[in-house]
Amino acid sequence: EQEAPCVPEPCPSAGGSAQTFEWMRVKRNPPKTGKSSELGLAGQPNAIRTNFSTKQLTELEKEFHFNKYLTRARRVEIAATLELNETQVKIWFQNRRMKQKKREKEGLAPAAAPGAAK
Amino acid sequence: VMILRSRFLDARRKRRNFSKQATEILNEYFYSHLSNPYPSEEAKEELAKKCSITVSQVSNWFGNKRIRYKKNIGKFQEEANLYAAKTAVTAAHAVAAAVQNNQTNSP
DNA sequence: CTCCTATGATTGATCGGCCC
DNA sequence: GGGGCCGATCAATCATAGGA
Repeated sequence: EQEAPCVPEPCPSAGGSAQTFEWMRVKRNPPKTGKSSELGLAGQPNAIRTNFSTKQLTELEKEFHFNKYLTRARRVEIAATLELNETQVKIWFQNRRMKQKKREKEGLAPAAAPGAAK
Repeated sequence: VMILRSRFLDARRKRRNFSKQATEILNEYFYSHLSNPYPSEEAKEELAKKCSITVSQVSNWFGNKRIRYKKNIGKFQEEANLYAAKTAVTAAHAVAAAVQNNQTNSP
């Protein structure tokens, strides 16, 4: 358990305290999910996290219960109905599947339930 | 706006802080791996066991810790030094033991 | 009891890999 | 050459716990 290629650039700092490692500089690109107002030109992406409405989430959840995976056609249909991008719908399903998997794994071995009976 | 907090009734509502020692263990790992604080799945399982929490909680903890740490490195300086010193002692012991071992065999 | 900060969890979206 | 999926992670936010 020992990596080696790390620290491509330790950074200055003479003091002797924490340096700035690469992971601290990681910056994620802003969401390309521009939508409602596709600005004029210069493609200024919205760069904001979309807040799904309760209605949208309800529909997505309902669809998920029906099918864990989407077909292209279904995706287009849902995206249109809920006024979302196909990408957003696709991503939602991916995240939903991961969530499901996580739940299954966790809810399947809480074994140690201190003070179970109370 | 009224498109409200549809998320109400989340599990977040019944959050419990981790025990003092669990946090201690997590911080020790974090600061002793500050150059790359990304525990492997196995490491997470081990930490989870030692802290009596789930692997997901360990993941959440590291995720939050990394983001918050880099967001304001200065704020964690003290904490960083504290744990750095602590692990330094452990490392020193390990080195001392290694030296002892090597003295009797030099390739 | 009232702020205000620390902290665990959730989640839309990104990143790198892999497969087809 | 691209699209979808997976696994991990990010980043912003939520809601609460805890301290002054």
